[in-house]
Amino acid sequence: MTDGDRGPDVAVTDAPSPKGAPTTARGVRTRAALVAAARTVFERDGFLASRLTDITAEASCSTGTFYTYFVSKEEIFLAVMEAAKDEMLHPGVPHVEASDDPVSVIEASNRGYFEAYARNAKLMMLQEQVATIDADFRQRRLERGEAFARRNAKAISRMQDDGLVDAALDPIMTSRALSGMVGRLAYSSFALGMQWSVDDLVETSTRLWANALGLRYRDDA
Amino acid sequence: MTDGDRGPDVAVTDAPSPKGAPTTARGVRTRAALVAAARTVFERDGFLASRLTDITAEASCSTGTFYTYFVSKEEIFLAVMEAAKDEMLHPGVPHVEASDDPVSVIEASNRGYFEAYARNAKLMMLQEQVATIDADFRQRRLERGEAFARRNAKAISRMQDDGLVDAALDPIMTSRALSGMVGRLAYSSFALGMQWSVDDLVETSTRLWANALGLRYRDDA
Amino acid sequence: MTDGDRGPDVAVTDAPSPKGAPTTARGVRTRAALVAAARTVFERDGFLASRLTDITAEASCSTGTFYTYFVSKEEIFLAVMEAAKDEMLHPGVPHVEASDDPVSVIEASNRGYFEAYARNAKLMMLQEQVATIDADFRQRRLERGEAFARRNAKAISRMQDDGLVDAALDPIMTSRALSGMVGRLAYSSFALGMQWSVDDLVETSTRLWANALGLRYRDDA
Amino acid sequence: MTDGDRGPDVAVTDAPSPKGAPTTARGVRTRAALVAAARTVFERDGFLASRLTDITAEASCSTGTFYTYFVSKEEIFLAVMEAAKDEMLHPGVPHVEASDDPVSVIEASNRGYFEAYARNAKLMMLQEQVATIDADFRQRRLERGEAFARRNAKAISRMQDDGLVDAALDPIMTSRALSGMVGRLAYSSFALGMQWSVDDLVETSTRLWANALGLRYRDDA
DNA sequence: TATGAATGAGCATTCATTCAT
DNA sequence: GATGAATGAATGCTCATTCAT
Repeated sequence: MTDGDRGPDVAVTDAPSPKGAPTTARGVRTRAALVAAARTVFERDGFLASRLTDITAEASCSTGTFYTYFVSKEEIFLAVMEAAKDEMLHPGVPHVEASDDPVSVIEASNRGYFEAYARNAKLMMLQEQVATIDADFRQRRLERGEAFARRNAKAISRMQDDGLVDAALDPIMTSRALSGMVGRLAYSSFALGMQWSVDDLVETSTRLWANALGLRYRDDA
Repeated sequence: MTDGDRGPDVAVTDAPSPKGAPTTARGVRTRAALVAAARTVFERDGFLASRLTDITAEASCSTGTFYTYFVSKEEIFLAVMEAAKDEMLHPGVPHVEASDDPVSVIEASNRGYFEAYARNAKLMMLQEQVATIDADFRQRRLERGEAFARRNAKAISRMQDDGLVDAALDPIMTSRALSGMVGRLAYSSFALGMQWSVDDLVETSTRLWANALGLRYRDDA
Repeated sequence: MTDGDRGPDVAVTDAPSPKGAPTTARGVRTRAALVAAARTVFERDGFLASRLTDITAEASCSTGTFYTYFVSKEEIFLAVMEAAKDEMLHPGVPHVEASDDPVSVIEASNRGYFEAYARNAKLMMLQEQVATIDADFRQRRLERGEAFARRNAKAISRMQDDGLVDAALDPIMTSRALSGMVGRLAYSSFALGMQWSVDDLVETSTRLWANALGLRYRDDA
Repeated sequence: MTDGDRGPDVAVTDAPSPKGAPTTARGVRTRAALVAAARTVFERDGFLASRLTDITAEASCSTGTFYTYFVSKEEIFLAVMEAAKDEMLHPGVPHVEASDDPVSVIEASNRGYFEAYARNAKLMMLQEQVATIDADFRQRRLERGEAFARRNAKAISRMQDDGLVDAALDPIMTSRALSGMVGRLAYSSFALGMQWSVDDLVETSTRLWANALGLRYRDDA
């Protein structure tokens, strides 16, 4: 399901390759070709069904070359994710911080998330698949989600102090729950094929989020 | 991730075995032993890592016998789920129906769900794994979730008509979102190892759910 | 060289196969075919150059069948040695025990050893090769040699007590040294291709052994 | 064990590199670095397990550079042995020549051998390993042993003529047998880990040698 | 029904060797 | 001379599936 427990907002590993980065320009090119090929193959066949030889064939290089840059399928998968990181963050997801209207911030955040998700739906499904298969990957994702959840929890806490948010809610669990809700919605929509528009997703999820926190929703009188 | 989008409440396949049920008493016993062994092995090693020979070994029968009752690993997995269905529904999750207090109903439902989840966490993780691997299983789960979501959506709709729930919410998407939220929470807690108590989970999720819908939360004056 | 440090006399492992022995008659036949094939292939190509597929081809079975009975090339090698054990002991190597004439006993023992060696020269060379490659095998051989050396040392000790043997010699080191001498001679002769007759080998080694211990050599007046 | 049949005394190949010696100073340095690295890696991992890339990595040079100086792993191994030749001979092993006391000469020779062996045990084991693997190397060693054995046999012959040594012994086989005995003892002690002191080894092997030949042992009245 | 031996396609992985820069 | 990326043949090993007994 989406990334870890994050829901809106994305952050991906930056673990360095165990096999040192290529020195020469040619090496850089080859490695990049492999990563690109891997993304293509993974998205087409899924992580499990993808064979290393499919990837090297797609990258037009020999089997051995794969092992010049990567140790395993898991590892090149991480590299694919790493390469997609910027792409997935691009939409500019503002963190929930001081601002005129908290609901607008949440809405913008959600919109950014859904749009990024739509653009990278295949990759997001892949993440889900790998997370259920690979405990390391799952752990890594969990930790990234942790960081994000804490940031969000802090924002919720602040709004509770300001009397804007239901004081009875546990900030961290609430953060997890609402992120999870949005993440799950995106997954259902783009990965499972539920046919919802981004606008509707944004509208409903933002309203639910705002209601849940006890924020006054923008358009309501 | 729970199954599909269900969140609270569980429903499992009832697809009949392609290999007709065993006729003799011995056959019934052998088949049952295989299903029990499969559950043990799947929970221990995960679906992917489990080999058919592990299952037959655990069931103390020969490799060939497996094929007397099942066509594939996928099929025996379905049988495991089928066998666990009752067990997982047991805690008595009342559907959201007419009653004095909607929030109490939601709370009871959530509690039932979290408790069932806790008891069957390994199996729930397995479901997640298989869903990301097997398109058929994913589809099946989606459909079951669909039915459940529609029932829930109907209840929400009714409450909107009665002026109890925020009328601006799309019932079906809301149903999905809130179920997803609870499902995700359970997954984080029992599968990923977040250390939350069932009471806290019930409390927070129920409050968020009630707030999100616009219901007045029980204890609040 | 030769086996462990034994020199005359042979004793081979009786470690049971980690993969349980076959249950059916067919299984027993197949396993035996594999062991026989392995001996043929090992003797023909050497341990290192032998590929598992060469062995299964020679045994007329599929690759997978190999793994029904053995875990690795090392393991089937042990089985080959085990199967050859009787064959190699056959010549009746009497232990050095009380008897009329110690020198005759030594001579008979040496003759038995050289004859067995000649019959199984290829296998003996294989043992050498594997011992330099595989630490486990080396250790195993060392331990078997240890037991044999102690037996021999005891006999030497007894003869020292009886005033038959040079009392200044350390029994255990002497046992090792003389066994090693004979083993090395056999290796040079049959494995390295030194062209010596068994009679000459027996004559010289026995005389050296007797002289070294300080025994009076039979034929000398 | 030990090298060929040599026992005491050591002599190593002086085959010239097929790839002509380096011309530039840098070349000389690189080649030397490779040989040193090879020794380190061979001693650490054994000949078989050592990969060319391990050696170049240890020598801090590129893979390609290896082929500037060597044709194969076998070839660099010979170079390592060549480089170690002096080191292994160093202890000054006097050949068995005219002298006051034959036993003293044998003793000095044995001591020199055991001490050299102890210093270069890893290399000696390597030699064993390679000899069982590489027929060329085995042959080369055999020939060197041959030369040494003949020298020794001549000395034995002379002593037989002088009535100092048992005339019934075949000089060449005796030479091989006794050298083999000492070589095997050294191997057991330093390569297999038998815990014997050099003094004890020298004492016992010299006494056995002297007895075997029929020489009167120094200390005996 | 039950058995368990036999099958073999399928895939990952290694590493000596080459060669363009 | 030195570099290190690229190569790809060679091989080990797994495991779902079949089938004779």
